[in-house]
Amino acid sequence: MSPLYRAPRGTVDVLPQEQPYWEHVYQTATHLCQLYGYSRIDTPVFEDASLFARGVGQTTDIVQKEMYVFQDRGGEMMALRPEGTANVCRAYIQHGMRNLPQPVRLYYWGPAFRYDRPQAGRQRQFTHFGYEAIGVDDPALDAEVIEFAWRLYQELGLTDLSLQLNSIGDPNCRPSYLTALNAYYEDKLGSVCPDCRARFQKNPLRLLDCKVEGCQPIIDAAPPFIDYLCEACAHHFQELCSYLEALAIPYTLNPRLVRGLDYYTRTVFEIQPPEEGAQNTVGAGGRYDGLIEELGGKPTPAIGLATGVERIIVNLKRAKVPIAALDRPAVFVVYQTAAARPTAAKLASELRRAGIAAVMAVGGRSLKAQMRQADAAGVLYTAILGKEELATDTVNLRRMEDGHQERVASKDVRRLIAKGLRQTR
RNA sequence: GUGGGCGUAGCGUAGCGGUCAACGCGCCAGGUUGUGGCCCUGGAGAUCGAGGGUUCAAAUCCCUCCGUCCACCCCA
Repeated sequence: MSPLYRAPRGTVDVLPQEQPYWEHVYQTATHLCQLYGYSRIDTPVFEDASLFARGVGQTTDIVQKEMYVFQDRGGEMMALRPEGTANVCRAYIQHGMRNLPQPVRLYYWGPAFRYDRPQAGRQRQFTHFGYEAIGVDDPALDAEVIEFAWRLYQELGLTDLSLQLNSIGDPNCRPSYLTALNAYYEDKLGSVCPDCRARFQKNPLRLLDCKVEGCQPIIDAAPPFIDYLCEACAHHFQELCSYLEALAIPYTLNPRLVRGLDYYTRTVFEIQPPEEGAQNTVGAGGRYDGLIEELGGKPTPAIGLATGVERIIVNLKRAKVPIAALDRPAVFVVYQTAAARPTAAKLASELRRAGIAAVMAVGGRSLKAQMRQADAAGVLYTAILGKEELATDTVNLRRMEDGHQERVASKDVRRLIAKGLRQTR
């Protein structure tokens, strides 16, 4: 089948039958934001392209080959946001939020875009839920952000994830670590995969998360960043760990964990599903103490998390987490003859006005066909308006579950349905 | 950007050289005169992803393109 148009490559339509999953994630996330004191912020889906080049990092794959960049009609270079943190930081600076009590806790929910080959759990337009706590470098805040993430997945029903944690230092100590890593790899380049040889040149930290089997022993023996942290970073990390222990968050120290975005400093973490797969991250975050200054603000520490809603949903399905169905209409109004249609419309309208979800049969079909529609709609009640009901100002109210029905006075319909609904719920 | 699998009605599939195509689900209409879910009957719906080639003959073989899925890369 090849229709004239289809959703662009790497994009999807979220159909009605998928919506319960989205609703579940959205409700859970926003409720927790409220509990943790985060306020919503919505930023544009496109921004000055250079915001991301500077924010995410000029050398990252995201900026170099995955960003949707375009020139607008005024000649400005714009980009669809590939993630949300840079936008939030820009907004923080632009609106002078450093004058608010710190930290400023913000969350966002919306689409992000990366031009990439689609595959399982990876789309060109995808949905990010994320939150940022800006203005404080206390490790207690790191712990709060991580606890929030852990709690989020627990409440969503993803109870078999793992939390990976690492520290990648700051501008103070990273150079010495890179020197050590370089020295370690220099004489091993012959026994390492070609990709790793490229990483050695381009982005040495990435050497640590190579998946090629032959590289594993070499990575295992590589020096861990933790051993090279400067005193301030080491202290920060130790404190964070003791907070997490106090909070009973089961984290795994992972010296291989590095992140693909340039702005991270110190704390980095990732939440991974149990199964080995290509997309083994549902959510990730970390501290980015240099970003706001990089974007033109005053030096401001911050930490945040972003999670992919589509990936959450993939995992909810894989784990067969039960999801509540969305509410269906309570009442379907059917009629025997065309003469009854105005009365049917009026009844449906009155029911809705009383807060009872009601739809009326349309399309001029036979009563039998209307009943079939009522059944397909999954309603609790069908209100039948036959000739006799019309003549006597009554309604034949049928309970679909067991077929029990009785003729009731029109004025009583609302009350009876409301009562029936209360008993069902 | 690289590699592999797959593309037949809305969905899931069969057919793999010879009546331009089958089945299940779904959809629509009936099964006597006012009624759902089960069952029965009938119907609509496919230029077999697109283009080209081989052949007397192609959904079935070959090529190209497109789409899709999976993996690499990267990341949420």
